[in-house]
Amino acid sequence: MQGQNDGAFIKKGPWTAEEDEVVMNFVKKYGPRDWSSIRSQGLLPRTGKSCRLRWVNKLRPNLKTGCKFSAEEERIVIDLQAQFGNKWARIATYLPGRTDNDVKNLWSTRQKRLARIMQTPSPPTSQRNKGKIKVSHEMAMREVPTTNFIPMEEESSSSRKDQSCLPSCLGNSEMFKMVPLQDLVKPNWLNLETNLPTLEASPIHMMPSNESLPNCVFSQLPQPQLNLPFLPESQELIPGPGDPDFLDLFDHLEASEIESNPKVAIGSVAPKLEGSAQNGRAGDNDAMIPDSFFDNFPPDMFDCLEPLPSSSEW
DNA sequence: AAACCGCCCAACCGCGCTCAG
DNA sequence: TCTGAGCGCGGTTGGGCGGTT
Repeated sequence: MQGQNDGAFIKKGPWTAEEDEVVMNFVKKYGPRDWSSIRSQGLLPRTGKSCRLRWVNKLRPNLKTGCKFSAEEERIVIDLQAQFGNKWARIATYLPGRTDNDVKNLWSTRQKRLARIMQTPSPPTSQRNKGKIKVSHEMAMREVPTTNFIPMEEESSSSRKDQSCLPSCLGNSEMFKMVPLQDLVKPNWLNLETNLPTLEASPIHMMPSNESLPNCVFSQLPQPQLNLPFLPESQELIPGPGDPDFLDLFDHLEASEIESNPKVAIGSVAPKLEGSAQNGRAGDNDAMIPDSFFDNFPPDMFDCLEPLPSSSEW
């Protein structure tokens, strides 16, 4: 809770309302900077680092504190994580009212969840309807389908503050163009695709072809397209098949995730993966998820989901 | 009712980057 | 050019809470 640093008392642990007040007043007066002077001025016995963290994670205006991540937000996190990697602060900039800590916590929770799902051997159906297995089922259901997001120009984020109360931060899709990853993947890229449920039923609008845009995009709302370029950094972390880091892309992609929605990371790498698929590697995915995997889910599990159009309809 | 378990989240820690002196 | 302070970021931890057994 507390410690010593250069003989000075440094408080640690939970923050009190009084301390929050001090930080708020400090920011009002000096702005969110020069955090270390909070301590040097004797305002609080906490490190500047701690004060900054408190401000960023709890005291900043327009934060969605106490508001759980919506499915859309979760989907955004999943997609952006696939694009950017564990760049939580960066991902958080796409989620109004969310902090990097929020995103990080969401992701780690999700990872644990997926890990547990994968570790848990499929029990007999009679056991699956109760207890922890029910939790696993519920968790599996929470695996949301993903799309590929093309971040808009940072300037557009200035309007995000006003969106913080939307049920989904995607309510205003000016922020993103969403790409159903089946559009990025050749129909036979992953044969599994045809077995999968999808929540994506929106009409697809193809972007004008653009060599610098590897993705087709569509927007959820019928609105003027803002054809902004794919941010270069959104791809810099995506190694190609020949890249030594290429396989790392799949480290975070548990089989269940692929199963519940193979669009997750595939979408980000699909354009570059095509080469390897054509080289006969695509079949490897079949080995990852046996057909019997679906036998272990309750038959009504996906009843609420719309069936995926057949590949001929794409 | 109590114990157990898992989830969520606030907060800390360490590392690396930036920049002023 | 070097150095140290300040800051930002990602990883990790621990406690509270709610649900289940």
